[in-house]
Amino acid sequence: MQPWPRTEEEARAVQDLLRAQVVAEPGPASPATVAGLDVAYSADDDRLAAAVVVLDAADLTVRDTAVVRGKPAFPYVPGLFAFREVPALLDALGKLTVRPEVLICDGHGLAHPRRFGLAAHLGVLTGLPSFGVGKTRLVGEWAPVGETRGSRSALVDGGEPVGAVLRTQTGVKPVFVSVGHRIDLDTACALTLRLAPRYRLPETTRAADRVCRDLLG
DNA sequence: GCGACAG
DNA sequence: ATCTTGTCGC
Repeated sequence: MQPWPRTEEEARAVQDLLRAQVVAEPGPASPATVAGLDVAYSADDDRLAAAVVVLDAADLTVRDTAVVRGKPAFPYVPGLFAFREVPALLDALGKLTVRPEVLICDGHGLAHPRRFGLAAHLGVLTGLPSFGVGKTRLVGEWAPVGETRGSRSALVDGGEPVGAVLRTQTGVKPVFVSVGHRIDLDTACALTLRLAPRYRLPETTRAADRVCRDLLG
């Protein structure tokens, strides 16, 4: 992605162009490796650190870690969030020696105004299966989610299902799971639950968050 | 015009 | 995202 958009209009045009490349398919139900991606920012919002941590999906042990420092590539604008972190995340992905089979992003995939959030964006650019696990909603409505771990409710926007509101821990606020590229929602939710045996967020996200956070502080 | 608004 | 103390609970 050489000509990085410089205006919101250009960014939206890029999304409208790339979203046509999203592939909907079953996806790996039992991947051997899964990657968590996250970015941390300095207080002044001038610098950032992006991290990718690859875990063994069987025992959640760390197989590889890559982290890079850089600057935000775009201002934060809801709906255009990916343009801010994608360059740094691609740099980090390029430093990996272990190829992850699935990318798990901190944000949304198709649960986006134009159905092309960060997870979908990274999936298309890398060609890897990807999905997003967000902490808060960007778009959509949903019916109350059951209180027990594993309960889920359809996330619907504009009359169409765009993701799931999934309870990863009983009695804890649910997360927002949405498909990005080359994977289906049920598989994404199953993987998310498998990766979150104890905490609200999947270990992939927690591991990446911790790594980029201390490379900054 | 008034909210909502991934990280 | 980040700025920030204490506090309630297991």
